[in-house]
Amino acid sequence: MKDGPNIVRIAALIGDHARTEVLTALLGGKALTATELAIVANVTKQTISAHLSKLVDAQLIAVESQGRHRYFRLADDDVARLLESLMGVAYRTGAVRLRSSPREPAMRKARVCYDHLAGELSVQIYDSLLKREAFSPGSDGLTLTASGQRFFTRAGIDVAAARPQRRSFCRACLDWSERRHHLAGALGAALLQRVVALGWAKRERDSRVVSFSQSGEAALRELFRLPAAA
Amino acid sequence: MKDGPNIVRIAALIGDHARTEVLTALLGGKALTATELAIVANVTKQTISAHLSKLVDAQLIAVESQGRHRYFRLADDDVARLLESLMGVAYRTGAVRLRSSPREPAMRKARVCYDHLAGELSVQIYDSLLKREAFSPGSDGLTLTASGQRFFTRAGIDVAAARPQRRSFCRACLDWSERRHHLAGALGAALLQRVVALGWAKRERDSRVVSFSQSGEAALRELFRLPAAA
DNA sequence: TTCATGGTTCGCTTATCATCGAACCATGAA
DNA sequence: TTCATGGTTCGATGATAAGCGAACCATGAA
Repeated sequence: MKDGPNIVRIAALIGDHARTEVLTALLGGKALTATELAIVANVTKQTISAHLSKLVDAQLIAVESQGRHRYFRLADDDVARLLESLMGVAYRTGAVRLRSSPREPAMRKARVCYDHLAGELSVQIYDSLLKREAFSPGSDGLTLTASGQRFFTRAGIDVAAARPQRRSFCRACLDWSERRHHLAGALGAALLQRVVALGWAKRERDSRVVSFSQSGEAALRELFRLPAAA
Repeated sequence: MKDGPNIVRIAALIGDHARTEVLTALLGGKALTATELAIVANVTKQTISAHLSKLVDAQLIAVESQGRHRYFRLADDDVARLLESLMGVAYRTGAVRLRSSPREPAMRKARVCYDHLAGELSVQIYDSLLKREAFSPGSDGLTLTASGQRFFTRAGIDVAAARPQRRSFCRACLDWSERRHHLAGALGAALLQRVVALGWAKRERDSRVVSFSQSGEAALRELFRLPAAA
């Protein structure tokens, strides 16, 4: 019966409060130091140190030393997608713990998923791009069509610069709160960067929430031809 | 920091040897009884009973009582996809435990993933369908194009019968051994059923392996215009 | 050098939980 | 009824591992 990759180890690592705090914090996309993560997870330095080395061993996260600091980040977007997958299942089975969180509505509207946008707005954006026929399905996720390419270029996103990365260029990521897809991959990351660079939105400190300014949201809705905000 | 769905519980459940044996066994698609699962997981009846009730509570699996038997199956294909996601990450990080398994090559070539095909052949099939432009991306996975519909109908698959289900009709599922997509959803399930009904392949007992007969594989390759077997 | 700060290692305690033996309940067959 | 079989409940045991205090190493600043 012992076929297939050994899931148990990976799942057991995620199945711990402190380590999950670490992983979800890193899902914000920023690299964080060990002490920052200790605070997030609400444990001592010793404890977080042990957790972090386990996560690194399992290649769920990666380290980079800079001076006397060690910066931790998620290993790659596969891990990010796995975490969102888990959230999807957990959400559906009612295991939500943000019920009483004041941040909940903001989280559902727009949040960072590793390096791209997630939440209600991002799903609408994805739908709009589909309507434009910006993508066609490819063997490794999505392929950008010529008209899609024109659209992104017109929106000020350097498609060519995003493309030649080793990671996948453009793919769909399942949104746990919306249970629908949104844009991920290098192109999704470029879009988020552009939105922030234009000042349309900014990332909330110490959280995955992305908050749009009123005019920024209006501009975004205009660009993607979304209905005006509720 | 406590935002988002509570992953920990779900992951902790999967992060146990016995329970993972259960889940991967059920990934074969068949519903199994408690005693069968006890054998698979190599524990006693009491132990499996405790595990199963936890999995049911968390809605990872579902039960159906029939006489004095209780049949367990995966709750839905979201759970199946989550498990394959986990395998993907586990596989990439080198935690494979089938290295010495005699079944490994067969597993990689064709296996059942919940209710549809996975493995090398399935990925080639998916690519072939893309080349035919059988799909266009939709907000909830993939949409079957008119030409795609014709193709499936010609292949003897009742597209209309598969469509009106609550579950998603047609979507891509990431293959852990190939790191590429294959066809899932109701349409993927219908394809597997058809292949088995035609006698092209049969499911190995007590395993996820799907073994094609020589003529069956040839017919499949013909249908999808795949290169002849190596 | 000296000091402060970021992280790690070691040893110990504690709590959780997987496991099983034994007894029990439920269903179906004789 | 009686018996066999499928599953559950209960209590006890044992192993794993999360957590912390204390001491330690490493880096950078004064």
